[in-house]
Amino acid sequence: MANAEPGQPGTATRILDVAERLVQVRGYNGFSYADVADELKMTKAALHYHFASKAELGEALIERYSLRFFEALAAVEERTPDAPLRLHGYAGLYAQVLRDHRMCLCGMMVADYETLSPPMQDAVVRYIQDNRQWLSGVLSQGRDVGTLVFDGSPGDVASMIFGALEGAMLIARLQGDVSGFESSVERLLASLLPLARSSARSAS
Amino acid sequence: MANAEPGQPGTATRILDVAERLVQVRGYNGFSYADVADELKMTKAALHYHFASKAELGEALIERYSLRFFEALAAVEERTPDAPLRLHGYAGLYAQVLRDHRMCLCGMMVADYETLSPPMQDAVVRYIQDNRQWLSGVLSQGRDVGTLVFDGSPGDVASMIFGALEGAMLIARLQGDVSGFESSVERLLASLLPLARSSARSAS
DNA sequence: GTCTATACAGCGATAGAC
DNA sequence: GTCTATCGCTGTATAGAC
Repeated sequence: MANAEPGQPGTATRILDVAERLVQVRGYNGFSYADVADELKMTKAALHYHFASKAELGEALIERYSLRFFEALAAVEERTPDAPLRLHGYAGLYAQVLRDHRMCLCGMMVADYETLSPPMQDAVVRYIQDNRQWLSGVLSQGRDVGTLVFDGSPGDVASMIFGALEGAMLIARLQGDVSGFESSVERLLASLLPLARSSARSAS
Repeated sequence: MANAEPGQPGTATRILDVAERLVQVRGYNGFSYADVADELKMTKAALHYHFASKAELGEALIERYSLRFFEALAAVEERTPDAPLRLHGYAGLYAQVLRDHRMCLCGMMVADYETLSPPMQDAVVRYIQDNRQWLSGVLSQGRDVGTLVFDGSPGDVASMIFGALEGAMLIARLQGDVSGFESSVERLLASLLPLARSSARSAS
């Protein structure tokens, strides 16, 4: 609790780093304590000292991922008050994940949802709700000032965007490059711009 | 091979039925031969008689799912030559899956992609390509006759639609009802209609 | 075609020494 | 905080009787 991002990462952090990548690549049910231990040249027992159970490790993974993600989102908000640019920045965070050949951690967890512990399930649901809420806020704001145009409730559009983004990540990962993802996202966001229906070049 | 849909399903079919549902709900790494055997009141050994390995069972699952899906798609094509209605029918197939509280089988397999056998990976990739190709065809046709309007290549739009659909399924499954999925799909398809940018009520 | 029985590796998890 | 050692269980898979 006393260290946010120290010079040398502590053991718990290194465990989380490895486990996070494994979940993002192989899924929650596709990795084991042994995988993490081997990579860190530790024993499984040592891992259990830091995270008593796999479910606790899973909770910590979602918590940290969510925290970092919304910190990065706050930075996006600081960079620009423009709603379309904020959406672009939002998508950019996911593009960055994909560039690392990873799927969104919580997107993976959603796929494995039925096999997760109740606390993990709750954490995943919270992450999704928070995403929707953030998107809803940006959408409302953009519509209010006329930089975004859409029918229906901001919440519905937010759900659509979030789902489309997760799905685009899932699929784009198979092709090894992010261009497919970026193309889909650009198309999606362009449909929210005024003057849509023509050539859809927009944000930088 | 001699029976397509007989009166009493054979053992292999019953195994596939149970395993299919388990994959769609829990993921490929979230179920075991024991789960299937218990449900069918058989032994694991009996399962191995029909499907020598889990990977072979997995291949058979993807093959059958893909076959059935594109048969259903052919039926959609027979019902209407109208591109927007065909897209609506396409999405309806996935809505039906969701109504059963299941995720798309191949969507689940995509999440577990890195842990699949090479033949399973190939089968999943083929399913996605076939989806894209079908969508591309409908999109081209619709654009040619003016019932659909979009920028860029049909292939890019097809990828976007497919990804968005899979993502919407993944997320909608958590909420227990299909209304969120249908809302997202309707919004997505509406953006391809001429006259978009107004109230987006369309197909029945 | 299904069974019993079993092999054998891997899993998450614990005990106790250091 | 990490180790060795091990437990109990589940995983996929096989041998051989019926």
